Amino acid sequence: MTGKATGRPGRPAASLERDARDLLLAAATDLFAVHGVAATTFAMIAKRAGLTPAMVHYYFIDRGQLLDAVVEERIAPLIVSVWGPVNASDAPAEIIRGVVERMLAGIEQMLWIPSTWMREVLNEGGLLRSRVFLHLPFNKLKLLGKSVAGGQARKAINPNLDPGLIVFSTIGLVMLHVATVRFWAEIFESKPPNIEALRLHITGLLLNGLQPEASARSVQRTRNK
Amino acid sequence: MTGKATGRPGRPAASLERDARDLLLAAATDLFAVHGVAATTFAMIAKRAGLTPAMVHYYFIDRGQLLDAVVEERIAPLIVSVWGPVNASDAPAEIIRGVVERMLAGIEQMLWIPSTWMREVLNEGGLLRSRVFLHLPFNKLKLLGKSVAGGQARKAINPNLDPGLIVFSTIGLVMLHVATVRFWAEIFESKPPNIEALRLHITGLLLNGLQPEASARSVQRTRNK
Amino acid sequence: MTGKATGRPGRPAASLERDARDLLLAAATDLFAVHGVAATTFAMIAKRAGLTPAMVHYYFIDRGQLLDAVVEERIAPLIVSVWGPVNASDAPAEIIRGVVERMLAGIEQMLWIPSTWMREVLNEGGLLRSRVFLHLPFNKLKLLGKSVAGGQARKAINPNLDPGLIVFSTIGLVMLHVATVRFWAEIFESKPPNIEALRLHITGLLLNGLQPEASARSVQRTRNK
Amino acid sequence: MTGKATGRPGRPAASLERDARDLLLAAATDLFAVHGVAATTFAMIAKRAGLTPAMVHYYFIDRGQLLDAVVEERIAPLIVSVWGPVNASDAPAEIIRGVVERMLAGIEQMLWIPSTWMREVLNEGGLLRSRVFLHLPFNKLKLLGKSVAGGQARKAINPNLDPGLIVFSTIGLVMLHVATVRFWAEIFESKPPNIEALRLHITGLLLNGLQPEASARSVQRTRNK
DNA sequence: TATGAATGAGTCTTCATTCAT
DNA sequence: CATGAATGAAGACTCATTCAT
Repeated sequence: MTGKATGRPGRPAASLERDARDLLLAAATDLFAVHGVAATTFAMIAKRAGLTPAMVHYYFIDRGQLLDAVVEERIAPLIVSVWGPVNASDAPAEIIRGVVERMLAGIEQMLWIPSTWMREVLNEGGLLRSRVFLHLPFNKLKLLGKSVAGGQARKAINPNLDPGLIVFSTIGLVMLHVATVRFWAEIFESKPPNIEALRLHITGLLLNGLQPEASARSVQRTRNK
Repeated sequence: MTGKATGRPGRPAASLERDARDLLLAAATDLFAVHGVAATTFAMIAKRAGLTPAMVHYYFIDRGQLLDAVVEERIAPLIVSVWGPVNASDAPAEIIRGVVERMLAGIEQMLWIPSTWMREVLNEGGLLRSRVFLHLPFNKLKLLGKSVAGGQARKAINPNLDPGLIVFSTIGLVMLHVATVRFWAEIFESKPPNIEALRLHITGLLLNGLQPEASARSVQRTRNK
Repeated sequence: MTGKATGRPGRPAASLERDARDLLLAAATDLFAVHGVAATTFAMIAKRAGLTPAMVHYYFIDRGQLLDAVVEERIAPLIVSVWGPVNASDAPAEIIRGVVERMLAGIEQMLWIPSTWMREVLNEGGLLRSRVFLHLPFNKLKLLGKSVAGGQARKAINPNLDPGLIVFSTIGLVMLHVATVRFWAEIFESKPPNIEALRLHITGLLLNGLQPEASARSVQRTRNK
Repeated sequence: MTGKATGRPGRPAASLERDARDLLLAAATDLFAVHGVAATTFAMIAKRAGLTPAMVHYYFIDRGQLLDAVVEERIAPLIVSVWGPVNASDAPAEIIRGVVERMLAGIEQMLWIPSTWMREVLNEGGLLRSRVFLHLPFNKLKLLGKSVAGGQARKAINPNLDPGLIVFSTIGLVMLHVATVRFWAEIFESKPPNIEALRLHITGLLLNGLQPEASARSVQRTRNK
């Protein structure tokens, strides 16, 4: 009832403690997004959190366990929230719409995720790759592939698409666009699109590409938030 | 005649020297792709090239100038080759098809590029970002945006798309998929799609999304290589 | 009446407290024997005792006072028990036999002592040296020297021996052999000699060296324990 | 002919280099003797050698390899010089006299050895133990044991002695007495015995113990140096 | 009585960089 | 042209110690 929340075993959830630990975790993830994991030092994390480098060690022991905490306490829950609602009977377009929408909703709270995902998960040698791998819901990911393949068999879906790659295209486009909105603004010298605009663009692209027809109907859907 | 004259002043372009320099540059880019720029030390580069760390210094003076060389001698030429052929009068689909095709052709020779692009160019704090920025052909990039906007105005193109974002979607999808083919194989436990399959998938997605019709025609095009 | 009154002022000798304190002291001495004083951290001591590092502080304040406690409560009593019974009128052989026997009896209860003695008392820079020095019964030690010198004057004792060094030879041989019995077993791949065998060997060596005669009689003596 | 001596593989024996490396090695061994291996920091070694801590790393990479160098370049050669001349046909007394004499001769040049031997070789948990173990000439060590056992069978040697322990007694007494001569001086407030006096004492003790007879003859032998 | 939080000083180690050769 | 030697600055991590509770 007191809301023990995260439940790190072995440590009481005293409120003072949570503050410092969460502060450090937030500082770490923010810095990971900007500089990458390898280039983020304990000193940088501590400084940003207004604490000492030794505190980072105190709460996370070493870099490996800090990364474990980031993945388990921040990234894994997002993955669950995004892929949990996907069902075997869902149509491909439905899955894609849902995944994109939930990813954007989750990422909106953790803007450091897209950079980090691209840098440390997708890349070979990414320092979170193997850790995130353990939390990937392979069955759900394959569900999307199977769903697309089924559509292709019924001639209802673009046969040029590779069903397996669709998962990467979907997740990747979201991460990519969120990570680069500010870059976008630099290039086009205007203010970046908001989350809703991104959602329309990404979903529009995945469902219809450049094609003008039907697409409007299939994507324009009121968000029932 | 094209004059690859990067012009390091004061250094003769003796063939022996080029060998060592190229060796080092290749070692550096390979390592950047795996570990990222920040985590790649001079010692690692030297070791991979079979030379000494001091040699890296000898040829590139410092890390900044090494990165300059990577961008100017490797990345910038690719950008030119990809965007050079794009004309103001080209249709959006044509631009996209061409860009994707030329990117894949170029990247095939430099497989280290996608990782590095995602890590060090797209991300805030990416160590090549500002350097690559200087070589981006903004006019050409905007051409695609304008072309898409024009199509939308004629109701010939999906109105949900953001014309500015299309550039990022296009480049990004190529980089993303090339960078993650091996990851793909891990997840789906099969051998990764080849370049041509990637081209079909990416172009198919950008031009038609999931839509089955017309797409086949518009994408299936014999590569006149 | 024996008054083990080490007298830590201000602290009641409650039984619960003693338990924790003794536990910590035992953990410390065991670790000192294996790793040496310098390499034994408070954390190691606490862990071995099943307590927290802060407890070590609580009971001993700092490393110096921990070492004081080890010497005063563990080593000094042993010294007293070993050298107390030595009298000015005793013959050299008698002194040696008694010292060896009592040392072995005492050490048998505190197997950590020989290692620690060799490491931290005999060596320059040993962290217990100056503390133990304060508890050495110099008069008694010199008694043995004088006794030997007397024997030499009467041509009753090997003139090559240095009367002063005999003390070191005696104590040292005991510490040395107890400390290395396990090493012995490693080298000769058999089970190590027991305490009684050590006693015979050490006493035999000190009293007769390799010489076969008389030695048997002089050493073989029933232990009247 | 130029005397390449130590022959560290992979490094040329330039004279400047030897100086720094040897300086560091000497500083390290001296400090090991006083503070023990665990308590000797790179900073201490560097300071004593008048160099920087990074230089220690430069020449020895890490602590482990520094210890390897100490054992292989300093301790192992001593072991060879001490035990090399021992033959299967030698009488026990002859072996002991030779070993003691050669040990003292070798140690005289490297006064840091006895402390370090007692601390880091004989003690369980000693940081050189396993490294030195690899260089122990087990056959030669056993030769002494066998030789003593043979003498005992012929009733020519004190039956109370354990043939295996004799090796430890011999090596140990030398190390012990050299390591503690200064302690001796503190206690007896006189100047410590010289090497020759130590030789006489140790050999005398091992061969005859306290016994006055025959011993004189057997030990008094002119050193044919 | 007991302990978790917190930290400054210090450890080993790495690295980019300089320099003499 | 090439490199081994050398180093200052910084990295992760450890630890004894303090303190509030």
